Amino acid sequence: MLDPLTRKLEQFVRLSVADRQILGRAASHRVRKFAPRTDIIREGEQPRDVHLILSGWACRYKQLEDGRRQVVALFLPGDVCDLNVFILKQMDHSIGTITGVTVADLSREFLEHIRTDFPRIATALWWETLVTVSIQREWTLNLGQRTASERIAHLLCELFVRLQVAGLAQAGTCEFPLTQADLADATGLSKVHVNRTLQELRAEKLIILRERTLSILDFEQLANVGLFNAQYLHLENEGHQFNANE
Amino acid sequence: MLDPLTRKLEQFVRLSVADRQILGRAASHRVRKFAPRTDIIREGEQPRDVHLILSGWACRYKQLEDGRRQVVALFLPGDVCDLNVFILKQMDHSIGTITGVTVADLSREFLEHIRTDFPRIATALWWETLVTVSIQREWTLNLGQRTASERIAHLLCELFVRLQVAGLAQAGTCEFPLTQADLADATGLSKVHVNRTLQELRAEKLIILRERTLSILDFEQLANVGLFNAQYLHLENEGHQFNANE
DNA sequence: CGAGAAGTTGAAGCGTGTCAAATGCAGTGG
DNA sequence: CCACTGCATTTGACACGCTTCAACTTCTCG
Repeated sequence: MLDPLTRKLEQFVRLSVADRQILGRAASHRVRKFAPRTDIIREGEQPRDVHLILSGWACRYKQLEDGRRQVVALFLPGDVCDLNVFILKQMDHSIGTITGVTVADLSREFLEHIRTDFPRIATALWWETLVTVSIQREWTLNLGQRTASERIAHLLCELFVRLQVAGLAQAGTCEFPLTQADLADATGLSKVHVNRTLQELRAEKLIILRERTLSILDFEQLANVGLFNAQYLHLENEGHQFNANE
Repeated sequence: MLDPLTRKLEQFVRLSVADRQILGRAASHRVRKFAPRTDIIREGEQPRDVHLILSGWACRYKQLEDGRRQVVALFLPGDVCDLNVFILKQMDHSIGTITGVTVADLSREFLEHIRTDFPRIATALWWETLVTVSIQREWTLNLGQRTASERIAHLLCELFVRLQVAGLAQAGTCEFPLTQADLADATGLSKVHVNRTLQELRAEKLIILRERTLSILDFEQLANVGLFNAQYLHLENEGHQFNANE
């Protein structure tokens, strides 16, 4: 049973046995647990470690003074939070949990060790941050141009694909702990309108969503509705020239 | 007269004479010119070099199949386009010019040279990509939560500050080559509504914008309208621990 | 001087937000 | 086991910010 980070990085490049071992060690060394709906780190604080999500869902969010809140990214198991840690003085956003979350803290020294002795992993981590940025751009497009139903359909498609890659979806079904309020904060819509839009998608027999479980009944059709094209997730083994030969 | 990249990086860390020299050389080595409203690279193409904007304005944009277009980032002189170049196989967006633009192409080898022999510059470039990502997050917030006048006020504040840092603004005034259509694509609004919103800002005596020139009459007030807080631009010499001692 | 691009204006419609209340659901303690 | 509590979801009515369409004006530049 692969840990989700290893699984994800292998979308980019084939790792060696030694690579997998060190990743496994990273994921079991300094582990912390967070309750649902708590902050891992807050805007303005100084970041210390890089956070690797081992289990649970979390999000990056920003808030305006008057309370309006935007979720700017969602973190799933296998996602890495902040490779920026060692350069920036202040967090310009917060990271909070959605569910209970277990996190592995990766120290600066550990990452330095990776960089010098495990260049294949270093490259793969670099890829993962580039994908994160690409997702951020796609979200910008999502908020700027798509209608409500397109936005939600798109987000559901993205999350489903990412969960598949992490090994957390089977046969069109996955856990889905986001509330409608979370979806509203992530899509820039009101709670009420998210509710109505979900009802539309259900009425069109595209999804079933209840009891924190999402089933996608017709992925292709949902992707059409959301104008979803997975290319921006860069999952096609784009790093194969760095493959380990094992 | 400093080139805009050096000027920008010095917001983060004090560079040495040798640092400045090599940056100056990078900015004069392989230089290309692009006409206004042309593409530097298109979605789907394979990226080759890193692009450093020497003069002019450009943008990153994404398009949906039906033609809807979102500008997801604006590039000003001193901005670096794609440090991702060497890892990703395909561009997931396009880069196009707004004005005429001169670009310096930085080769993979040159950047490798920087990384090994000029670690201070390498760190500063790393910082600049982190700021770029931070801006992307702020744009996500902008599109998701702010109203039309807030969005436009915020964008104007951001661009003005970035131009100041690049040495391209004096006394509350700067060149501003964006058309209202460009502003619409960047803010996710319609052209017509951008027009009316600009009229509001003018009526409130916050800006003058005509003949491709922007004057900000009351920056503080404009920042209030746009809920603008420059912290996300990370301009406070956050890398001073890496300063050259000269 | 002419032509196309950019900016401006008005009127009408619609997608989404807001407000308020009701319903459903899960966990807690008596 | 049930009443109680609080959160998540659902529903309806209404308001409004923004879009759309279409025409007109003003700039820009060859």
